Amino acid sequence: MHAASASDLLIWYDRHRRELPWRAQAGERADPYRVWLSEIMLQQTTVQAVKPYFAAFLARFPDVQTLAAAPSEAVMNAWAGLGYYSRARNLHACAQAVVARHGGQFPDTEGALRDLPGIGAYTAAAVAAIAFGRVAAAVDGNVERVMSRLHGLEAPMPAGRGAVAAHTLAIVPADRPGDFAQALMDLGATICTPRKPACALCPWQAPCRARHAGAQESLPRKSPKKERPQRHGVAFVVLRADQAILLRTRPPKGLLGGMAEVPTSAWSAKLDPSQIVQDQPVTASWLTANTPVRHVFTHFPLELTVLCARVPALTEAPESARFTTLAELDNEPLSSLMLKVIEAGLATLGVKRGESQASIDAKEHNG
DNA sequence: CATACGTGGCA
DNA sequence: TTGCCAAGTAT
Repeated sequence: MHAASASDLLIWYDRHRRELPWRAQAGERADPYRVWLSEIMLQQTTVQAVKPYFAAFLARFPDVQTLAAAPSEAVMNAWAGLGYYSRARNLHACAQAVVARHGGQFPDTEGALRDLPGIGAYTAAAVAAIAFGRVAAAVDGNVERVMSRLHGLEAPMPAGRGAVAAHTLAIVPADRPGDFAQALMDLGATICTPRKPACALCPWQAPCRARHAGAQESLPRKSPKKERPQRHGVAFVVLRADQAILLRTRPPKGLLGGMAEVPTSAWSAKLDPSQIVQDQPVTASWLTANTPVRHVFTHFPLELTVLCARVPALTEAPESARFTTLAELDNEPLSSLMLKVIEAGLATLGVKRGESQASIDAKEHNG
């Protein structure tokens, strides 16, 4: 058994590397803006989910100056549906910092990158290596898994991350640090997978400690997860006669920070019926949607009872809320949760999104 | 060091 | 259906 070498991995990578929209062609230097944008989007997010967002985001904000100058609502709108919205807020702040502090050029060292908003240890190393050819250990979930198995590391994550970083940094090749980082991630994503790893195809099968012990599926060890208590709430879908629905904007920080939502009650362990009347944004005759909206956040599942009502054309929005027409809804930064709620509410009211009141009237007339 | 922070796909 | 998981960061 020989030691794992970067060259064995790079030979495999040169033959099997994935083609991804944010990746440079073999042998070419990647654009730092694209590398950075993709790395932020890929945090805790699958390649498949990122692809369409990356393309749309790049078309809308082609460079760091454009992004820095954009209004925050536009950035949140472009991020809507991707999740972890503090990433979008920090992305915007980071673009502005790159323009203000670095003349519109991303800094080319791990340390300077680490000082920017939304860039932590992993992303700083990844951008430094991939975009600037710096020797750095970009330790993400893939690398934790690959290196834990390769060296038979038993320390549970994330406590064992330091040891993983040390093992990784020790074999980063000075001539191809960016390719090495991407090779490690490709290996973790396609061969050294969480379940049923394809060890027979692995360039590091010979030196792999876990494989020799038959323990590849039990590494890396992970700390036990916390329980996620169910929460309940009520959401109010208010449709005005001019086809506008009542929205408000959540506070900038915290859950779904800066995103638009329909008014809701507080989300608590038990649903208190007396809160419903108290929390209603306008006085109205409420219709309850047939089925509640269920949504699972990282740290709790949520069940929202959807109450809907039609209100007259001259109804004014209450303090800190606004009416937005259905035609303009695409411009709002609506989370996936709120899209579900709005769809359920409109369906209960007999309205399909994109369908005008005139066409509904015509349908009723014909039916 | 532990916890908050989204979403969709898959077994 | 339920639980796990995916290129982490901020506090």
